[in-house]
Amino acid sequence: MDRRSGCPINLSVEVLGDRWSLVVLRDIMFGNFRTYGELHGNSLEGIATNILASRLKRLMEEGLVTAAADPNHKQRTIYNLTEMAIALVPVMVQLGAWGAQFLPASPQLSARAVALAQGGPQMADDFMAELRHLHLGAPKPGRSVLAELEAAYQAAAQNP
Amino acid sequence: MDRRSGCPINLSVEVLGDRWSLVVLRDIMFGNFRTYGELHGNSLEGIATNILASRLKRLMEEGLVTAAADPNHKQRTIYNLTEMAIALVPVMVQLGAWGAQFLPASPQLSARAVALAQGGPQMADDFMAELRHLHLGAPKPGRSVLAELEAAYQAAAQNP
DNA sequence: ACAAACTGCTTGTAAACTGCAAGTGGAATG
DNA sequence: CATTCCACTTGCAGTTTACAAGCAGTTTGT
Repeated sequence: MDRRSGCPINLSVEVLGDRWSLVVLRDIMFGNFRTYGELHGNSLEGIATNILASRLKRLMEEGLVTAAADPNHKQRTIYNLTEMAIALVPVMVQLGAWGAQFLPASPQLSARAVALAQGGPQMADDFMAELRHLHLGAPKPGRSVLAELEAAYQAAAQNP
Repeated sequence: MDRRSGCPINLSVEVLGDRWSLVVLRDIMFGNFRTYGELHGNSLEGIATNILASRLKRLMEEGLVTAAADPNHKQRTIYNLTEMAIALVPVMVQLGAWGAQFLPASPQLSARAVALAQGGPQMADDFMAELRHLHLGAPKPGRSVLAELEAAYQAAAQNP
């Protein structure tokens, strides 16, 4: 695990800079997909099974994701985000806002990104608190940003 | 140029998600390296010549960079950032802050990232205005964030 | 005028990564 | 007790990356 340089941006690129890592994290974060099957079955981009497996393994090695056993289903593994991954929320917000503004993003799929960008730092903080509840067992916060984002997406899907 | 999906985060990953694109943009942005030779000669990570050439070509195709002739040197090409690339400053700020916090970044090289994160949105805006001056011919702003970042780096290099 | 160095690449080759289809072995379901 | 579910693994072809070397036009030094 020797790195090319100690520059923070380079290190971030070394961890996240490939065609799938951020997409998988996005699905866990915003889609709340927590198992291999959910991630594969709901993948908008059609991730291949071997890529998903290798990416989950690498994300665990890098400390972004942990695996937990499902008490109701011995075969199923539940993937949880770590604090390190939850701290990527601001990166996701900026990346989503940039893509929505400069790339040919679909209006419906942009609704979440736009809502999150307009919500400002407060909304990002509240979302991180919600993720800490869902993934790290922290107390349930009053606000559900996930529900708000889903509502924004549904509203955009209604009005074309 | 058919995309995997219309999700803004996915589109951003398709454009920026590889091992070098963001690193090259970082060097143009924060190092103010403007030619092939400067980018190759000052590369902290030792980018290979063919990779640099192919990345610059791709960044031009994606609309992040434009090439201009150097009036003093017929052979030399000066690369300029577009507004689309300058709009990546907030992404860079968040990515740098994340890397500095969670990855084994060198304190000296983190100084710029930390200073930029602490400067908040105002500092990012001022930096974008400076980049518009350097790359797009906009009027020169009063504040030089580039100089402030260099000072922060020098200060960190002095006090180990 | 002419050689040396500079500038921005291209080419060759090997290794690594990606994408697709198929298969595997155990667990739950009916 | 056969079928489906689940989380992968394997094989293989194609693409991308890494490293080293080379190359043609430009500028610099004497």
